[in-house]
Amino acid sequence: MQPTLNDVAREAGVSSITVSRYFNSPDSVREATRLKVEAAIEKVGYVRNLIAGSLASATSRVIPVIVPSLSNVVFIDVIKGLQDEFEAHGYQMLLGKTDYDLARETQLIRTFLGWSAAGLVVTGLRHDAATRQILEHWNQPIVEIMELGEGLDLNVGMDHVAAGRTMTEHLLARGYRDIHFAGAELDRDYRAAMRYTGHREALAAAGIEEAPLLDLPVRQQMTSGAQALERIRDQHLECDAIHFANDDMACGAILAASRLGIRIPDDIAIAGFNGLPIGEHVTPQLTTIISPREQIGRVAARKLLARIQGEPVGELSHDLGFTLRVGGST
Amino acid sequence: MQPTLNDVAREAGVSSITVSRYFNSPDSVREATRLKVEAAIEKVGYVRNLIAGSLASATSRVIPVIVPSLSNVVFIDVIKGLQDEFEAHGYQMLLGKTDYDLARETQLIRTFLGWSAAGLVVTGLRHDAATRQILEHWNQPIVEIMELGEGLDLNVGMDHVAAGRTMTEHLLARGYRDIHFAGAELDRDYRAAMRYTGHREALAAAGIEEAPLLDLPVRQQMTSGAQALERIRDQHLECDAIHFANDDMACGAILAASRLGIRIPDDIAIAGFNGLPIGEHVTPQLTTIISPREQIGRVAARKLLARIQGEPVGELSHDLGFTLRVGGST
DNA sequence: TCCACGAATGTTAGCGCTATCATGTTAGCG
DNA sequence: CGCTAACATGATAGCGCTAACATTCGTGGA
Repeated sequence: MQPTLNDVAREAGVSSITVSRYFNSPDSVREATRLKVEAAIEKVGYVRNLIAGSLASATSRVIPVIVPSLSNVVFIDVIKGLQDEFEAHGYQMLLGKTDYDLARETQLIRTFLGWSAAGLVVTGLRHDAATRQILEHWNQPIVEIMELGEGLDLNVGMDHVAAGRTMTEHLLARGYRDIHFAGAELDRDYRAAMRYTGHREALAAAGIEEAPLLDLPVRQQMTSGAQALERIRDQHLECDAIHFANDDMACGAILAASRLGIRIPDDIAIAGFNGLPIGEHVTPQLTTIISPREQIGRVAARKLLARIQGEPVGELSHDLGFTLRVGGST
Repeated sequence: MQPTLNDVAREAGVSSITVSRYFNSPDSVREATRLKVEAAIEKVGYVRNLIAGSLASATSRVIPVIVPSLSNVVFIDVIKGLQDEFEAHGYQMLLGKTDYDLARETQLIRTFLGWSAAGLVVTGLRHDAATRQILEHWNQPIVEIMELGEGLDLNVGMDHVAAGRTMTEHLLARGYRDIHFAGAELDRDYRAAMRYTGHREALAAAGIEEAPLLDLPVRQQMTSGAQALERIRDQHLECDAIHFANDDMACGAILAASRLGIRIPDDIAIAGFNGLPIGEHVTPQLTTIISPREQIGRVAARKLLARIQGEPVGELSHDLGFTLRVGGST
């Protein structure tokens, strides 16, 4: 079958452990030996058996990443950031998706830990009891990403309540008073619900007690943004601004507005969240909050790798902040 | 440390191989034994060590997926399709990214095969000699995705030359005669270059020998679409249609047109490729070719799993076709 | 020249599981 | 009631590698 370390060792006239050292601590083999080993590897066409190595050393260079969905750009960007860093450091990413199901998350984690993973990246701070129990007994580094708070180990993200608050404060400062919040499936997307909480806080601070909410049960985001705009225009003539849970919906609304002859921001102002490229290309440009998606991935990966390599990681919880980008839509 | 099969076996009063059988061929253990084993697993908090199992059996339920980029929605959709199918069948996806570098591809494949992977998904039919050599000697199933042709093993995709031809035939049928093709980084994105080939073929068939090409070196796709539109309008007043390499660029152009007061399709027609949701939300709606991205992932996964499980896979090469969607932009 | 010491290499055992073959156990039949 | 076949379980060895310790080698100073 496949050649093994022993085949290489025989070919090179050394012992198998020397070949192993060639791979794992190259500095500890002499130049002359290194060359013999390299020639032997080339000759027999050796490919390392990472499985055997991982079993013997009880560690692997695999890092599972668990996200709720792959349909949401947000997670894609985070994955990109993670992937870049992991790949650059010779770690491999094992990708799992929960579909927002905490039981599925437990199951995935259980399977992944069976790979003697070097660490774990998991989305969010909310887990069920079983997950929590497994992870508390697991003594490898863990990063929980996206939001901030008391976590299992490391934590990298941003403050969604503050983001919602910031946007609504901006809308209030612009003079809008009857502001609706529109999202889709907020029960699943609880980080969007956190932004709604911030939205409510800002309104309350301005003496406005009502915080009308439209929560659509639709997946396709741009379409649901268009729907939300129409719905609110029909049923709430007094509404002067819509604070959308994300840019997809907000851009869907802006594009629908131009079809429907609704003037933005004169008839109604539109705000989003995420800072996707499309927001800069619609007319008027979308006012949004730029979330540090890819950076969350990068920083999470770096902190995890630092922890794995026994280096200092700094603060356990890392707030990457956000930026308000004001466009013509508000 | 972690409890092992032996710990479970001792607790259940059976031998370790019986516990192994409980996991790997549950039908071969008696009901009463099964219950004892389940109780023991629960009691000691056993988590399977997949690494040890894979070493002993020389197979693993890991499937590496190699794509050139994670910045392109196309690959994200394909990954989604793959992930869904793999996860549903208990296989785990190991994600690698080449950045369009064939040498990097070789390196990734070498590493991944070290995981005793059950199969492999790789993007495209173009590989360097080293990759080809490794894969030809590897006797596990492989699927090459996205385009069609003579492959290493299985192959799932669509005909990009035909797609380019189809779109240009449509444009010609609509009466456009001075059609420019605009893409970005076509040297890397050689599938887009294949569509340009189809475009040229269609023009030639209509007796048009010139096929003006604008190949921008820009990454951000919507922006480069806007740039391309401006560039072509300024330098080629006679141009009456732009065939874009993808929907991002095409939509960037449509959105820019509305800012610049360019009427579409009266001043210039715009066509795209991919069938992204945004194309249906811009005004006018984008004429595009819907590529079966997620389906490529699904079918590729199913064929690979069938092959792994020794079931018939049908045709080695599977053409998933494409659909022309005519919008108001042409 | 010899010794001492650090660097380089080797020997041994075992990581936790499954393949293989061997053994025990049950049910069915004459 | 004994025999057999089918089923269920067990004993053993080994997957390919690395950790831990043991040994050898090379070099510089007395």
